[in-house]
Amino acid sequence: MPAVTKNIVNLKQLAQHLGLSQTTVSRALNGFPEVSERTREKVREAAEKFNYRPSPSASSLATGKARIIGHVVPVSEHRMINPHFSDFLAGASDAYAKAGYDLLIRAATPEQEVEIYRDFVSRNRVDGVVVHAPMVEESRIELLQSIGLPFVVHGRAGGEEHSYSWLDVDNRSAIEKLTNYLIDLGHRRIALVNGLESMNFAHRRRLGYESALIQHGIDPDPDLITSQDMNEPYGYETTMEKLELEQPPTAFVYSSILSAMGGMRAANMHGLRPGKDISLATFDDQLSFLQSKSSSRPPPYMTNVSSSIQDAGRRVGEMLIEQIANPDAAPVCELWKTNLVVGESTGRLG
Amino acid sequence: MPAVTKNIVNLKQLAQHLGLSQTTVSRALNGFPEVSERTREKVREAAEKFNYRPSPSASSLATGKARIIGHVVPVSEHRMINPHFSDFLAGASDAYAKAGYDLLIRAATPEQEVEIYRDFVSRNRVDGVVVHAPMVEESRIELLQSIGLPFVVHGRAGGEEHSYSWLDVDNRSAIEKLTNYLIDLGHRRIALVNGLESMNFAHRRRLGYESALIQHGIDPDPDLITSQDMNEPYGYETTMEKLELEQPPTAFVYSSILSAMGGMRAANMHGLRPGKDISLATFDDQLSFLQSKSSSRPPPYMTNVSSSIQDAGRRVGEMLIEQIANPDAAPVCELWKTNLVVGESTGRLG
DNA sequence: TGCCAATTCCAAAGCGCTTTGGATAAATTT
DNA sequence: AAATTTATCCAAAGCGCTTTGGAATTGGCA
Repeated sequence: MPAVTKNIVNLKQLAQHLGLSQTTVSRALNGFPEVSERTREKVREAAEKFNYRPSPSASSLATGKARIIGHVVPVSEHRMINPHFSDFLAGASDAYAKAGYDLLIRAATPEQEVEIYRDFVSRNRVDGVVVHAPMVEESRIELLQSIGLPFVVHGRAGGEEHSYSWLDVDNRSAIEKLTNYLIDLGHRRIALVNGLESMNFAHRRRLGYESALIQHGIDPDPDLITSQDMNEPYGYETTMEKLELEQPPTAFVYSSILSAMGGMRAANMHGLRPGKDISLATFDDQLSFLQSKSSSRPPPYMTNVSSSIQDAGRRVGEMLIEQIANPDAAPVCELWKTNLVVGESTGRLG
Repeated sequence: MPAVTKNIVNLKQLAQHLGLSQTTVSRALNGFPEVSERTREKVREAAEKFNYRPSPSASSLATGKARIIGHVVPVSEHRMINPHFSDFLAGASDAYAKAGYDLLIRAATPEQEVEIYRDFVSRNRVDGVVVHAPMVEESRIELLQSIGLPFVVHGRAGGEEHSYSWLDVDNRSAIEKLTNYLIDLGHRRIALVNGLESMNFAHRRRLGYESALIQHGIDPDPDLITSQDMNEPYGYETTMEKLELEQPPTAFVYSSILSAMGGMRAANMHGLRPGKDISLATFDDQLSFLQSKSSSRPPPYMTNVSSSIQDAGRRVGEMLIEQIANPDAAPVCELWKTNLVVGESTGRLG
């Protein structure tokens, strides 16, 4: 049985109708210079009229370009499809749509990931990929470089930082600022509720935290540091636990607004008023579901350093598309700074 | 310039190497019966050895199947890429991956949506689509039926319910249960913090709410009902506002855990203890970032009716794949029930 | 008017796969 | 042993597009 084509009209038919060759029609539509404006206009009109659309698989086969960007996301225990991811996607997909690209997601276990990249590239299913959540020990970057699949990293790995494109938040200085601020308020026992420190961003955040403490002559207390998937219950449980220590911390730094919300809940549970009896501060990705759309926006209720992960997604998408268009350009690296925003959840130790 | 193929080996080369025709090799790999087991095994080995992978665009062109499922998501003011969506995707992409399908997302304004479906189908970029967030006045279903693109609706539209496949939660009875429970606790002034009622699910939830009230001889008070995008600040602001009414509600029903969290924050702000001074209950999609992974899971702190949106995504994905494999089968419709779980956030009016 | 270059167009050859319609060799039956 | 199946395999024709390498037409200039 021949393939069933659902489309109304293909290039051949359109060309036939116009009394032109397929070549000319194709060139007219793709903006090549060797076709006169008059015929180009005619072709455009006919294409419009017959609702002609080129077949992606056919043009992909002919050009070797898929006009698709791939995202491979782990489906392991440490799920990556979470609110951070969806906000990132919202930004990225917007950039893709503007450039005429589609976004493709494939779920995979970490072991499958290498295989998938090979699969992507060997038959050009996608023109490029976004590397999410780089680890401290990261192997994907080398792999992608060696197989020649364009990519942009959201975050950074260690090592050769200028051999590939990435966009990262200055995690270290962000958390350092937050910690310094708490120290300035008189706090000495400050807990860090961090993300998984096998991840590069969390590792850097810890360095920032420790650096602030050490600068002020405070010894980091391992009992006050935890490292896990960033979700609400983690923030709740950890905060509850730490508050029951013999010498409980007087301030908490959270690596994510999600766990910070859990921390809030724990503080309420203990009858502690944030900003008075206890101080809570967090890194904030400006997740959209927490953003007020009304103009009469309430003041930020939590002290934070923030950076829009949605904007990051958009920019990463743009960078990747530029790179695909211009493969020989030098890598682009962007390090985004954050600002400290003082809210109502922190106060002087007293 | 001819297309640059990055793959190591194509079908022709593989066949040449094996001393077989492309036909035989293709059939061997695709499990056709007219090839002997011995040669099939040989072909498999060689394919493995040379790391052969069929080109998706080529096979898509030849078969008319893309092995891709499309999701078109609005990028309007009322963004659809939110935590609910990402959890749904997590489930769906898992189902797709298991069946060898990829997931494609295209961001679009509502006006573009029709155009995109036509685009999808006319050149089979995708084999089917998931319809998200059906409205009360829904036009996509008829469109998709008329152009013959397989689809499954997450939710339902009104009208002909058995002419297409869908999976929905019994929104009406869910909210009815919740409201009834609050009434049984003695509450009479119960606020509904609903989603956008132009959406079908929110419309149904409102019906459930009103039905419970009316059954108990309570007149729904329009002042106690709001309808907006479900996010945290909405829950906060609405709850704050309602609490300042002359006759404030004694209980709140939220359409989403996100706004319920905002409600919690507002209650705390007012110094009201949930479960004592005020009752809060919510519909809960079991968003993964709120789920505790530890076994020592705390009791649910909010009274709720719940249904896993991730499971829904998985099931919708499965249904769609089945439908694509078997286009002439009857539509599949699933209505998922919810259970009332009593938590600590509700109490007898006292 | 004749010649050369620029303009405008086209036929045909892929891209890598699937599938049709046989052909050939092996096994079975008469 | 000849005739008929049956099991294997193959050449070639698409799928719908892009792109190469010319060919035909037009315009400018001497």
